[in-house]
Amino acid sequence: MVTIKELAEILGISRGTVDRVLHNRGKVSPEIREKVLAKAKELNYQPNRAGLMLALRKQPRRIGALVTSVGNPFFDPVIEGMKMATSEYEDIGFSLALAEVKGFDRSTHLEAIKHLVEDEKCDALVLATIDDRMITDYLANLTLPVIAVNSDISLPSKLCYVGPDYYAKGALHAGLLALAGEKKRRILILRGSEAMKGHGDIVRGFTDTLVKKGIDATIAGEYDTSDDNELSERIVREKTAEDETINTLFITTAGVSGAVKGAAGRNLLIFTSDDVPETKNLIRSGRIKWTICQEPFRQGFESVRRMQSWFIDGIKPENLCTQHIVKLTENIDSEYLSSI
Amino acid sequence: MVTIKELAEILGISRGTVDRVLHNRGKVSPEIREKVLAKAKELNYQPNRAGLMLALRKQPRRIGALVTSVGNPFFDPVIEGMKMATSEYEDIGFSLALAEVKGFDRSTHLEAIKHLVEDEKCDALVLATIDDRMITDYLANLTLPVIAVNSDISLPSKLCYVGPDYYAKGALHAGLLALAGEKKRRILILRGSEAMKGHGDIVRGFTDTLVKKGIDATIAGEYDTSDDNELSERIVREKTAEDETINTLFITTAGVSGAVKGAAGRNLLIFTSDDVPETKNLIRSGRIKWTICQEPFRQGFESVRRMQSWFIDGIKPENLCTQHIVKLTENIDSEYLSSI
DNA sequence: TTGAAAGCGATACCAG
DNA sequence: CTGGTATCGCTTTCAA
Repeated sequence: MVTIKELAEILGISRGTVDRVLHNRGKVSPEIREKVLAKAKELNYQPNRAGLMLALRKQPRRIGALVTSVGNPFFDPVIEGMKMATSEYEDIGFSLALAEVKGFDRSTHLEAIKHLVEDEKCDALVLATIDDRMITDYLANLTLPVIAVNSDISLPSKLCYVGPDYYAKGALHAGLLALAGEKKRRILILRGSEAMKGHGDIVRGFTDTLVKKGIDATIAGEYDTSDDNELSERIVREKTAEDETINTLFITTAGVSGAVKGAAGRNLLIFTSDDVPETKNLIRSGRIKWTICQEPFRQGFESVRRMQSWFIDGIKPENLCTQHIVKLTENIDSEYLSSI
Repeated sequence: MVTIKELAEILGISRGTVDRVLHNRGKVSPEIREKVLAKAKELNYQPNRAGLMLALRKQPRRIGALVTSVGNPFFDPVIEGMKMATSEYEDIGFSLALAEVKGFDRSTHLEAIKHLVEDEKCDALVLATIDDRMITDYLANLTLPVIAVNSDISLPSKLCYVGPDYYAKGALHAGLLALAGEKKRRILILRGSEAMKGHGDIVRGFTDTLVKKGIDATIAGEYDTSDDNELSERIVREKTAEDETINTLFITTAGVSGAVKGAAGRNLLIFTSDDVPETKNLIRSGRIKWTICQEPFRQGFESVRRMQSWFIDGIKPENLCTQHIVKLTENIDSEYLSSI
C-alpha cells in the first residue's frame, strides 16, 4: 500500500532516485540503493497498477499472434479471445497484429512469424505454431518475449504455455469409453498431422490408458486425414468394409462430417474432439456420443492477457493448462464464449 | 481514443464541464450538454481505464460477500476466487468483507447480510444466499448493488447472476447415465435442502431428461440428507436393504463419504456433484464413476470482478453461466484453481 | 549521481 | 452554471 512518493519522503530522497533503484536503471550510489531496497521490502512496496498503466501508454506495444485458423474454425473463438483481451487494454497502448495461416508447413509458419517481427514491428509474440527447430532457432535469436498457445514449443526462453495437456485429453477419452460399457472394442482412429505434437499425444494418452485400465480394445488403424472431409470419408468407408469387427470410431481432427458420412449404415460408437460447428449438429442428434473441448476462447484471452501483464508488471506468467470439457447432447449448446 | 481533455479543447470549454455532462452530475446548460454529447459520440469517446482507476482510489469501496461455507468445503475455492479478484484491485481502494455462515436458515442469512451493510458499511453485496422473500424484500429496500452468486435470487434490481444452471447440470447427469449403458436402472437420490432452489432443479433436470431420453429407469426414493454423513449412511444402508433392485446411487449434496460407506458391499453405480476433497479419493479409486463440477473458483472471481467493473466503468454486467465440468478418474486431479 | 518537474486521464472541489 | 486547479502513482526528461 506504500507508494514511491511515500518511500521517497520517508527516506528523504527524491522519487526519481527511488524509481531508479526499483527498476535498476541509471546509476545510484550503493548506500542509497541498499537503503531504498531495505525500506521497500520492509514496507512491502507494490507498484500501483493504475499509475503504472497511465505512465505506460507513452510506449505503445504491439503483440503479434500466429494462428493456424485458415480452414479451421476451431480457432475462431481463440481469435475472439485474443481480440477481447486486446480491447481491454488498447487504451493504454496495446494493439494486436494477427497472422492467420493454413496447416502446419514450417516455412509458412516461419514466414508469418518474420512478417510479424519485421513488417508489423511487434514487441512480443503469441504463437500457435509447430515445435520445429527451424522455428525455435529463429525465435531463440530474437529478444522478443514469446508465449506458446494451443500447442507448446521447445523454446527455453518462452514465458509460458497456454493450452491443453493433450495426453490427458486422450486419457479422458479412454475413461469415457470405459464408462460406455464393457463391450469388446475394435477402434479406428482418425488423427491430425504429426507435425503438431499434440495430435500424437492425444492418441498416446488414449491407447496408454486403454491398456492401463485393462480395457478389451484393439486399434484397427490410425490415419492422418489432413483435415480433409473427402479423405476421411474414404478411409472410414474402406476400413470398415475391410474389417467388419470395427465398432468404434475416434476422430481427433477436422474432417468430422466426412468421416461420419463414411460410417453411414454402420453401427459405430463415434466420439471426437472439440465442438466446431461441423460437430455440433452431430452431437445434438446423438450420432456422435461425446466430444471433449478445450476452452478455446480462454486460450486466446489468457495468452494475450499474460503477455500484457508481462509488460505491465513484469511478472513472468505461469503455464495455464486449460480444462477438458466433456460435451454430450445435453450440454453441447451451452456457451463456449464465457464473457471473460 | 479521444480524451476528456481533448474534447474540452476542441469544444473550447473546460474539462470539468465535459465531465459533468458525461456523468450526468451537476447542472449544465442544455446547449453545451448537446454539443458535448454530440462531439463525444462523433469522436467515439471511451473513458480511459487507467485514468479512471487512478481517480477512483479517492473513494474506497467495500464489497460484502456472503457464502454458506461453514462445514462446506465446496466454497473454499469460491472464497479463493473472491480474494484473488479483490487483490487485483485493492490498490485502487477495493476491499472485501466476508461473511461465512452454515446452512440455509433465512434468519441467519438475513442477519449476516445486515451485518455486512450496517457494521461493515459495505457499498455492494455479492451473495450466495437463499431465494426467500424475507431476504429479497430487505435487499429491495437497499440502494446497494447486488450480485447473486452460486444460487440465484428473485431480486429485480440485482445486477446479474454468476453460477451454474442447475437444471442443465441434472440433465447432463442423465446424459452420462444413458452413456453408461442400457441396463435397467433403479435409482436412489440423496439431495440437499429444499431451501436452496438449485438442489431441486438438479433433480428435476435429471428426472425430466431420463424421461425425455426414454431411459429405462425408476426412482427408488429422494432424500434430503442435510449434508450429514451419518444420516446419509443410514439412509443408503436402509433403503438398499429394503429394495434389493436399487443399482444406482445419485448423490447431489455433501455427506458423500457416509453415503458411499452405506453402500459398502453392494454393487451400485455411484455418481455425484462437485469435487470436494471428500469425493476426490473415491473418484480416483473408481468407486464413484463421475462427478460434475461447476467452476467454483471462477464463480468467486467473476462475481467480485463484475462488481468492481460496475464501479469502475458503470457497465451493467451480464449473467455468467459457469460450465459443467465432467470429472472421471482420468481428470479428477487436474487443477480447479485456474490462475484466473 | 541526484533532484525537480512535467505529463498521462479522470475526478473533486473551490471560486467565481 | 462554469472554469481552474490539485490530486492520484508512476515514468521520463531536463537541470544541477
